[in-house]
Amino acid sequence: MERQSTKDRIITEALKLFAEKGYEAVSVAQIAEAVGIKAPSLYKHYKSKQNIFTAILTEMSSRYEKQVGSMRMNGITPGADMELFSNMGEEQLIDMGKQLFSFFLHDEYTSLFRRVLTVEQYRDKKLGALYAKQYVDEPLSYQGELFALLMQAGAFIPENPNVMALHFFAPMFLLLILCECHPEREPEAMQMIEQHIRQFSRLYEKKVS
Amino acid sequence: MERQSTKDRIITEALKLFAEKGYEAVSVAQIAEAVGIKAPSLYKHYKSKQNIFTAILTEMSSRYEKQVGSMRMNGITPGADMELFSNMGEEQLIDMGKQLFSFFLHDEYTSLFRRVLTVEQYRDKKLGALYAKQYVDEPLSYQGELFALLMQAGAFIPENPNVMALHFFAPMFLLLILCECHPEREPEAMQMIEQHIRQFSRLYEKKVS
DNA sequence: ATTTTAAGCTAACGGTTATTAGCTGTCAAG
DNA sequence: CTTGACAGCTAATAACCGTTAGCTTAAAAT
Repeated sequence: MERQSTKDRIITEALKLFAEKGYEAVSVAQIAEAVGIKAPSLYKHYKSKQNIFTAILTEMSSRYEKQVGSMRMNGITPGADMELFSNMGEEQLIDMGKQLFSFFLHDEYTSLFRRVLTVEQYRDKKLGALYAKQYVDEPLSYQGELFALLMQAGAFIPENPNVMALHFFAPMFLLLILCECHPEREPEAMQMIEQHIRQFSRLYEKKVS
Repeated sequence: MERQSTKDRIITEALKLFAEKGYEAVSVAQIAEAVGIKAPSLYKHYKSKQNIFTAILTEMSSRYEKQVGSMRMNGITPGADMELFSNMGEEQLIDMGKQLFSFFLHDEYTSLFRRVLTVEQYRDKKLGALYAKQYVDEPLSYQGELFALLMQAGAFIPENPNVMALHFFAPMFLLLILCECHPEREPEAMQMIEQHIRQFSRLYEKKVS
């Protein structure tokens, strides 16, 4: 009556280990020990070490797609709920930013998987492409669309919404990378994010004329 | 009459290999082959694999310090050359940004070493601290001081100069990380940087009243 | 001219790696 | 009650790892 099947626990523990040491530096014996079995028993569930890694990859990718899907669901559906956005104030933007940051930093699987991608991106072209897609291209294009709508609704001054997304997202990206490796600096980063969004908001707000 | 001594070639080739595969994934035999000698001969120059790595570390750190030193030299020395900054226009800012980006991306040692730090930062606290210092804290504080001076000189609207530095630097940081793994996207990134700085400049410029 | 030092080599070592073979117990299906 | 699949184990394998020992050769120092 375990919470998780052995097969699932293997990828959970392997993910943790890969995230902090990198694929090559983790032995199957270490994974097995973390799971609580002996190394050869792993091969009853996965036929190789590489196979464990690809299992992690597909699992995490499907989680990501699912999450993005649910975001798009109550996200941008142009025409509906427009007024919900148009009165998005500074405080709401700060809340959104902080929550996004906190989620990316503390959600166990998201965080671990990003570390794996960070560490392995140069060894495998597929991983590099995945990193770019998940942590650069898709956030930027999503937020770009969002800001375009808000701009159209008159909430911000007319500027390039994609550059605006870059201005909004990049500082959070940088602070995320910082905190990933230096968790003790999270409060400082959180404060920086608040200041960032406040200033961002002032810069892009429509002046009363 | 070789350009580089064997001892130097070892760290050059080792750096390249570490940058693309990570420390653990590279064997001393691979390093030796890249240099053109046999594995045991490496030990005439360095007493262990770890020793090669630390040699890379100290070499690259000293290069970095030297470079920062020369930047500070003709950089911020408050009181001197103030008028040189105060008439820094948009085009100059774009040029500076592009050159900085291009240097970080194409300078062989800088680029390779950042990849090594990216990949190894989680395994070694020292490397993590070095990464944070070199690629986050110091650029931000340097540019923060710079913008503070420019602001004081009346070139920009009064805002928090450190947040301003974050707004200027973070987008370039993000695009750098992107291009590091996807060199084919450099033109796109370069164009994005130009748009970024132009918009940044518009946002922070002092309006004529 | 002789000695010493440096830098390469081959051979070999002990340790670790991922993986396989084959055995044992458990538990559900027939 | 038997059978068979499953999931664990120990033992063993071949390959590779970083590293050492010891030899050779060439250049530098004495």
